[in-house]
Amino acid sequence: MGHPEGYTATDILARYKRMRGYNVLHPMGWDAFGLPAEQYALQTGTHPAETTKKNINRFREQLQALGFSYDWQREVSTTDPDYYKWTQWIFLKLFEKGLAYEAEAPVNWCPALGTVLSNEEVVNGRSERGDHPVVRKPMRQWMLKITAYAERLLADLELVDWPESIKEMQRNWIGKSEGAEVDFAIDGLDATLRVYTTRPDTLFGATYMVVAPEHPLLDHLVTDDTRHAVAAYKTAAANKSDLERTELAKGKSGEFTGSYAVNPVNGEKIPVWTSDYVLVSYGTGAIMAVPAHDERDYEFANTFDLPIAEVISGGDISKEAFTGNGVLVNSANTEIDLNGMDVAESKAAITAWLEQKGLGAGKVNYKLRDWLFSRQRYWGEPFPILHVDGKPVAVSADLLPLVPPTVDEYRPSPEGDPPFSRNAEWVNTVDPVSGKPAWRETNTMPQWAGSCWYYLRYIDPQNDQAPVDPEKEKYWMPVDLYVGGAEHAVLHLLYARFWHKVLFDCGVVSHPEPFHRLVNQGMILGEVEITLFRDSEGKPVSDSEVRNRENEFTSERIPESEAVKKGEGFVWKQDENIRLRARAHKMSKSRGNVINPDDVVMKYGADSLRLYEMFMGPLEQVKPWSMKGVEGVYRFLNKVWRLFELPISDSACDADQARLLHGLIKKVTEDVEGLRFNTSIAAMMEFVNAAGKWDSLPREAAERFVLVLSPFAPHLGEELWQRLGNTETLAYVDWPEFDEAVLLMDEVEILVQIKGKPVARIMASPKASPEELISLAKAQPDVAAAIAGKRLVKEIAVPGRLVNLVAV
RNA sequence: GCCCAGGUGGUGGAAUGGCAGACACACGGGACUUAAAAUCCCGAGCCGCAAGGCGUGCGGGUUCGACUCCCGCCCUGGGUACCA
Repeated sequence: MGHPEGYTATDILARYKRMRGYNVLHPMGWDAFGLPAEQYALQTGTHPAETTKKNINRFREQLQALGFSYDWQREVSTTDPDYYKWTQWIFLKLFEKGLAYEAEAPVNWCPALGTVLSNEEVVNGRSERGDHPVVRKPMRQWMLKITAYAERLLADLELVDWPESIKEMQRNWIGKSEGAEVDFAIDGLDATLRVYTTRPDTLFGATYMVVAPEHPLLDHLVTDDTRHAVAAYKTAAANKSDLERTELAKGKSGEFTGSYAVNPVNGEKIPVWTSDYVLVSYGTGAIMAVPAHDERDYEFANTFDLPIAEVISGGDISKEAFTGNGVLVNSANTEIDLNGMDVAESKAAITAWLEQKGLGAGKVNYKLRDWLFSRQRYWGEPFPILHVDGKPVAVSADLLPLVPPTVDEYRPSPEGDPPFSRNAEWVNTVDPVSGKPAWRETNTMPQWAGSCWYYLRYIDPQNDQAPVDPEKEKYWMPVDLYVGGAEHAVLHLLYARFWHKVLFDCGVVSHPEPFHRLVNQGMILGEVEITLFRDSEGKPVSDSEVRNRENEFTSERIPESEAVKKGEGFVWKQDENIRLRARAHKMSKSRGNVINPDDVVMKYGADSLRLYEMFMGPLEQVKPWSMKGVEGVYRFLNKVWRLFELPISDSACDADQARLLHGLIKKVTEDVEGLRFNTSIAAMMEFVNAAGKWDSLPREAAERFVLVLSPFAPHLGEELWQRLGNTETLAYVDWPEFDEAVLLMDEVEILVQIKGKPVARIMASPKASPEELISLAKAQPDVAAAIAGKRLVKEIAVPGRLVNLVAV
């Protein structure tokens, strides 16, 4: 169980909104397909459904112990056949619309483990678990055509109230770029090489071409002289992992194909190379290289001694590629002259010319790739697909759900086929429509599938006629507030938006975007650790010496008492020349800094955990855990309890008490609306500190305080509510109102500054006009003395706040 | 490299452009106690005996007034990575 920070935040808001009379849909569900249960099944032979059920029960208990007010009647699990029936139904919609297709795609196959691994499970070409070699093996996969929705996924970000950072990450992921495709003829071959470029303006500066090692034309480009070397290069590139092709590749590699392309603007013959710095999956898989104005091409040209031709002035191409804006040079033929134009002008001019000549056209590209949507695993949704005569055919929707077959083992077959293939009786069947022999799809859907639409099912979890009733959907959607971790910023949120848009096009949902407001809770780190480093001889060394070479040193965690603050950081008490490292780290089992919420609940109670998680700081921020901080809020709750040991009086609040009470209600109301839970807790603490000094507690103050506290600490809230003589839960009692009039003071302190420096304080009505304040201020003896004999250049007064006299 | 977020006491953090450090933790002092725990009271940004000075990563700017707005940098964290 992770930290219940987001759950607590939404629970507080849900409880608050309920008290304000809203219908609140606050559900919980389980995204329970996937690895943990499958791993356990592999090891023990236990059916994953059994493990899943157990895990869900344990998790539900943990959540219930924290007092979250979920509507458990709406609980869903992605692994429940009544749920995944509709996941499969949505897949059929995608299939019908041509958005789901089969393709050969390379996957990470680990022969030793007999399974396919995700990219995250592969480290340096070896399996994270067991350190076995991993190879890239093409396999038949299901793909979803998310690229067809790229433009809408980009444009509709304007419709939602999300943090700008998340929107920006999605924009980058979609990666729209505008440029042109240009056709180059190949000298001596009846073939053209099409390239994509965002810089058609630099066409006159193209001095060579590069095709990706996987480019289909490559085999036609090689000559007898180059065939051998190019084949070797292709093999080497194919065996490189993604990581090796990018991060680890310091320099450029490549091979000359033996062919030449003809630059359509000047008829120049330029060599065609192949290199893995060009990706087959982006654009056309081929580029025109303009080393003078592209950093990658520049590096490649220098490595292989290829010519560099300047076509934009403004840089020094003998030193580096110039990628900025400038004036075009050396860019004219008999029909078109770009010289003298800037980059933007020349782009438009050359693109128009290419289009007119039929040599190319403007083109928009996206980095976004189609979504690899199948896994070779057991514990996932079966695809409702039959293969008949070599073609995929949809299983009729009224035969859903299609449940996973029983198998003797939960691992792939010895041939490497997915686990479902172990049950031949299930796989081999007959197409009920044509009566022809058919075999069932044996891949399963990835874990994303079920989590792409769960928010819709919460609205109508029992419906067996549709994923969601249209009327109910209209009433509840879109989701008003989604609190989640930033780790979902791109993939989950993009996939869910994609499915939602498909459902929108099918008329299943009424709004183009699923989640109106999104807030990312910040991660909670472990406690701050202070680390002392020592070199190989055991001599202590400063943190700054260690930077980026951690593995050459040993580190030890030392207690806070051995550290002293000096300058920016901490130094070691025993030798103040040794700088220490003070940092909080991500909670992880291997680091041993995991704080288990269960333990905190056991020791301090659920309300303390809830309150502390909210008191730590702003919801969105990354925050380090502190057990001392938990004790602090625990003390506060005890103080609240003791406050209610005061006699409860039936007399009304006096003016000061009322002002305090209404101030609290105002502060908490506004802060909860703005999700500023930390400052609302601080306000409650101030109230309790002040009220603790009273002789008795007026009933109206006692009751309203409990109501305001209750969304944060529901257990204590209900208990105190009962002790005040109430017999019903406070969950649906009206949230207390505040009265601005009560907050008004007859007189407030006004600061008087002279040239911005505080000089005196005067008392005045908060409504006093600037003129009144200024004359009052000038009459104050200290002020009068300070400005005596000086000329007042400017007089500023802010009612209720301050007076600033600028005297020279 | 690029994109995003952030840098305020010993610590977590608070401050519609208007007295920086609310609230809490840790710390020091005191009360209660045989003692401890719990609780309560008091103190405290830094330098300085004091007067006073200096303080929101650094350098500029706008303003009567800047943690807050603008420009340029530095550092930390997260994401991404040869996308032509």
